[in-house]
Amino acid sequence: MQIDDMIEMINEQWTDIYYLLHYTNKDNLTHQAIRLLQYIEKNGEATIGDLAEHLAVSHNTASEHTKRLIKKGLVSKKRGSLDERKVFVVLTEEGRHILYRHTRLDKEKLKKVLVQMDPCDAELIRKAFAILSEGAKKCLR
Amino acid sequence: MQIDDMIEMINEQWTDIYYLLHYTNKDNLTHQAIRLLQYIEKNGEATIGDLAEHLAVSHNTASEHTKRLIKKGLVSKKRGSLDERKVFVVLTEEGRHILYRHTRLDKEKLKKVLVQMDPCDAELIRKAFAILSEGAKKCLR
DNA sequence: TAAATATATCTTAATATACGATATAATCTT
DNA sequence: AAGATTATATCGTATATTAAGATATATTTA
Repeated sequence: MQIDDMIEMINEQWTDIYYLLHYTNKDNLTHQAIRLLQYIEKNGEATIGDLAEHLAVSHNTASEHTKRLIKKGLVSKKRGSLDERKVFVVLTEEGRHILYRHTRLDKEKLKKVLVQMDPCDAELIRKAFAILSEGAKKCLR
Repeated sequence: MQIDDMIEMINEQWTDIYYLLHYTNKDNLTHQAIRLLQYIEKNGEATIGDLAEHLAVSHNTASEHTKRLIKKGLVSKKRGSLDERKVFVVLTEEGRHILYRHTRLDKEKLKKVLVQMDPCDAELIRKAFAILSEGAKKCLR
């Protein structure tokens, strides 16, 4: 199989999997909120400047987004100890929970699929995800 | 490994993979537009009523969304032959292309990852995606 | 001490999203 | 054939989201 054909198939399957297995009753969370929360999750914490840069918006906008998420209880902030000008934005547990509902596969759905398959297939999937995410991190991070 | 732990790991890896490998310079496409285009892609075509139901909005809203996407050239419509009241909305090639940029992994990034890994690892990934998407279809469709 | 940095707030404007009211055309029911 | 139902389209209205310039405050650096 040609690599490009394989990539095309993987991509189609990727979207099929998400389409079928994602959470469907989600709290309303805006697109930029999701992006912001996810950046924080993947990086552990973020300054307003980080967020502005990552979202490709002005610092004012990033600050406003953050303010709204703080109000909703999805993030909190702590002032930097080395440089008190800096504010580090971190996820609350509620924020993490809400983020997962917007970005992850539905646990119950995924479980249903995995328990109904041959255990060595499930193991293959486990391994494949580990390899692919590791590969992605090595190559692109 | 406990199934729930495995699911947690898969989910974390799932989001890591997407975070690292998705297209990053995307044309501006609204959240509802993406959802609408994707519904059409996964189903081949859709009526306004289908779209309204899937998006959980009124038919007026679905019709307006569709109108805007038609204007952008991302979808087109054809009147049903059995029932001419019905309009079937289908993706244009441009629509498909734009949708893929918002929902799929970046081909070049994915390729970079796959060619740098052991070929049997790549084969494992190919197989795993096929199995998982097939499993999802069987269980949840 | 002045300049630079980091963030916060306010104001303004554009865009996204939604739905009720209304209208038209097609199909179904009586 | 007429009336009712179905499917969609358009218009008007409203709210939420998004964005950035102007301005302000606090902290750090030169």
